[in-house]
Amino acid sequence: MAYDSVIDLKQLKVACENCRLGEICLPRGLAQEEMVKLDNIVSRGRPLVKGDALYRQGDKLDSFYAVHSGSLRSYTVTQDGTEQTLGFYFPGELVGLDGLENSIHSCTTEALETTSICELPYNNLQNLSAQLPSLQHQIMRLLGKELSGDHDVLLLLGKRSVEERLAAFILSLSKRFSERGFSSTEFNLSMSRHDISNFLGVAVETISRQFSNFDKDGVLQVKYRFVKILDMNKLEEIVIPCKKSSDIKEKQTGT
Amino acid sequence: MAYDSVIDLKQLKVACENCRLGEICLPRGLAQEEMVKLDNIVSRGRPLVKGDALYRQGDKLDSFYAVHSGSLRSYTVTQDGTEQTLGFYFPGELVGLDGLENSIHSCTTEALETTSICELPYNNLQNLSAQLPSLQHQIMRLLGKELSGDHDVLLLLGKRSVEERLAAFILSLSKRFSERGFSSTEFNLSMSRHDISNFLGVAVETISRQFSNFDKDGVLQVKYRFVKILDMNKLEEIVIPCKKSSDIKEKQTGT
DNA sequence: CGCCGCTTTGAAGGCCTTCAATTGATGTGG
DNA sequence: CCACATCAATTGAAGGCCTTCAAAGCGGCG
Repeated sequence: MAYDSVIDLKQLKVACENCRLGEICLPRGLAQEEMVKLDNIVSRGRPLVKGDALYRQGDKLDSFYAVHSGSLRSYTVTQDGTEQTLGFYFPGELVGLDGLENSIHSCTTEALETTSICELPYNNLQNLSAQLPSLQHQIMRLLGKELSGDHDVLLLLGKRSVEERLAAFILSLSKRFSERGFSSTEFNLSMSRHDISNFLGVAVETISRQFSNFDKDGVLQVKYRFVKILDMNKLEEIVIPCKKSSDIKEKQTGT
Repeated sequence: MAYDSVIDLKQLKVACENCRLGEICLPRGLAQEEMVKLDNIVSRGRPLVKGDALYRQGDKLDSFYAVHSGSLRSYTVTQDGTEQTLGFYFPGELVGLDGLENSIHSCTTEALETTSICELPYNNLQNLSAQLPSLQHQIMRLLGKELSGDHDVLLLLGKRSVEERLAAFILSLSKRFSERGFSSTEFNLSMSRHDISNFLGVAVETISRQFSNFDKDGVLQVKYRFVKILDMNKLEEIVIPCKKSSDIKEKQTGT
């Protein structure tokens, strides 16, 4: 799972240029010399183990974090103890952008499995990005990605059926695994049914039932955390109506 | 409604320092000389009238926009023609941050009433913010505000009742009007029931019914677009369970 | 002034939730 | 290495909240 050799020392210097995530992570599009400057402010601590919090709701915002390997879930807890899962994070994705408004994290982010993190101290990153326009652009791009991801979820939570929500969720995972060089059709879920149901705004039992329906309909095989997509087309058909009309790509055979 | 004299010329230079919105808008915390530099890149066009689009889904991202007066609604349209309202914008708020990922707007933003807009060309703003750390900080803060606003909506859409959703919505409006110097208890809604229901992920009829319930319970009076809050405490009690546990402020009398 | 669209209200139905119980996985100690 | 305890996931049944369909009331605008 780890992308390069295992690291569990205190705090280690990291070389972005040696990381195969470069192209989907922050350094994308940076020149060699710019990447060296970025490396100077990036460090990596001991990996988090399952359940460890990267930061907690109410913590001061000190750093952004890039996922190196593993995965995380971020969520907020409300006054009545209800959790709302806000998102899941995979290698190459930037975490900790919440709480930029008042420098206080508004959610907790926890490792779903053993997870390795690159830390980017916020102040250093700000200073550096003032010098490197392309870095500033990358930060804005990743902030935009976060925003647009939230909008996609709003779209789902607005008025979509459980079938559509779960199909969209599975396809999102599939796409992200694929972008990282893993299989787009077979993968293990690092999150529980509870996490999925909570994220998608439905009951756990409803998710379980929908998985069974997909299984029964031959769309996918699912056994606990293992998912195997059997009919990708059908899955994509299900989510078509939920897609933004501006996302029309190829596949337009008719008018 | 307009904050200073009426302006409907082609494209006019704007002086942020003369705008009473300064404190809630982008220039907050900027020194006099910095504000002058910001003024150089800000311009204001003819006001939008109700229904006019500031930009459309699929448009290239050229500028950020600050609301000067009036209000807007942003929404995406899906493949099956469904709309999802993503948010409402009031004076001092920054609009157009969507589509930062790929420089293409992922939603449409329309004026709900006659609305005056300050335009901030994206490239100029980027260049200027590289020179002015406090401006960069403001931009990040407003991006964070947008993100955190989306998270609040996710919280509502996740598992909250109609009563909680509508109460939270009304309180959000009340707070924003109050911050802008208007009454926190009496105001006119610039958006339709359809817009509200769509934003909150329920049917129009359900919103209408909930308004009637609030009216019947003496929480507020509502007549078409006019709302008068009668029992602010009750409204706040309703939303307490939906609030983030980290948002505990005063009002804690017990343990 | 009259039409059209927004809002309200009523009634029936559906999708999802909740409650309950079983089955299957995970992990620890004997 | 297996037994048992614990937790996660599945499945069934009943009920509820919200949706959908339908129609009437009310305002705004030409």
